[in-house]
Amino acid sequence: MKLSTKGRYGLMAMFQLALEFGDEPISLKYIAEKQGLSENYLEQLFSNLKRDGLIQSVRGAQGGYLLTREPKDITVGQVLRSLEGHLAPAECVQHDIDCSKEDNCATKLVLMKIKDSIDNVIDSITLEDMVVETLKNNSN
Amino acid sequence: MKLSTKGRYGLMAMFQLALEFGDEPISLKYIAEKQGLSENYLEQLFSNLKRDGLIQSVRGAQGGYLLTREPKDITVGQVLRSLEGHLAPAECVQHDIDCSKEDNCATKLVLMKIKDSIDNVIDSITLEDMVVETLKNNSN
DNA sequence: TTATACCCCACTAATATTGTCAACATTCAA
DNA sequence: TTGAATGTTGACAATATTAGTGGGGTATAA
Repeated sequence: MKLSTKGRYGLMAMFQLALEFGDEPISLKYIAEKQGLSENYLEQLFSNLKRDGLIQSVRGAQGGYLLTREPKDITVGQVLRSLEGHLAPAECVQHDIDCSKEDNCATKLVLMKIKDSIDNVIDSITLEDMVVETLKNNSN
Repeated sequence: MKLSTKGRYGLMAMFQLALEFGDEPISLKYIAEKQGLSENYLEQLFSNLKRDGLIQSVRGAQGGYLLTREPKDITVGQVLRSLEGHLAPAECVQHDIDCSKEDNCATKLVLMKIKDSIDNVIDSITLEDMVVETLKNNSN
């Protein structure tokens, strides 16, 4: 029941983009160094994020990545789903595939409740929330 | 972010034990057939559940497994944790290990909220709840 | 023109998952 | 007493996933 590093690293990187949100594109190299992650690995993650319209890229020297909208308009859920796919605890919950038990499967009901609960949390937190929280902690 | 089959199969098996809760031990073979699972694999899971005091075994002919207490006193959380370990979405949340960022890690705060939310759900559902829900659905 | 950066795809080592299998111990019932 | 039913334990293996690495491109600013 772990989040893979895709989700975790990707979220850390997106947080960094939110922290330095502005007009200047930010390079992968910078993010990788700042967060202590592999640049090559981040590339793959950013490819997903771009495909899903959460970031845009600027090629060439002085290029990099930018959020496509303000941090307050990007949720943690959007980021994690882009990187991990749906955060369902099992296939049958994700695609509504029948586990040959259909509605009678008591376990499925439990798993759906878990999924709903996770969705609820990640869809209610934005990148801006993360930034605000961090700034608040640092000022202590 | 998937639950492994350990958690899923184990919960299905525990549900079966709850459904037929009584004085008679229930054999693995029966449970495996009833739920369509591998008997040998279930053995490993039951070893965990027994270690954590959720079930007891009766050896020999006519033997099998029994819940150690009533279904209403066993939560889904107890079952899943016995099989999967803590359901934290990342190591740093689970053991409070520092990710070298300590308190400043905005991502960790998010992950902790996810964990709390999951814990909240699974600790609030008992095996009895699962049974009741199932009987209700079947009577429709 | 050159350095910087994104882009894309192939590949791999390590790890976790999902079991299988075999030998053994205990108990019940005939 | 014996055999069948059942739990116990530990080793093993196939497969999938994770977590990267590496290299050869292309675009662009300076």
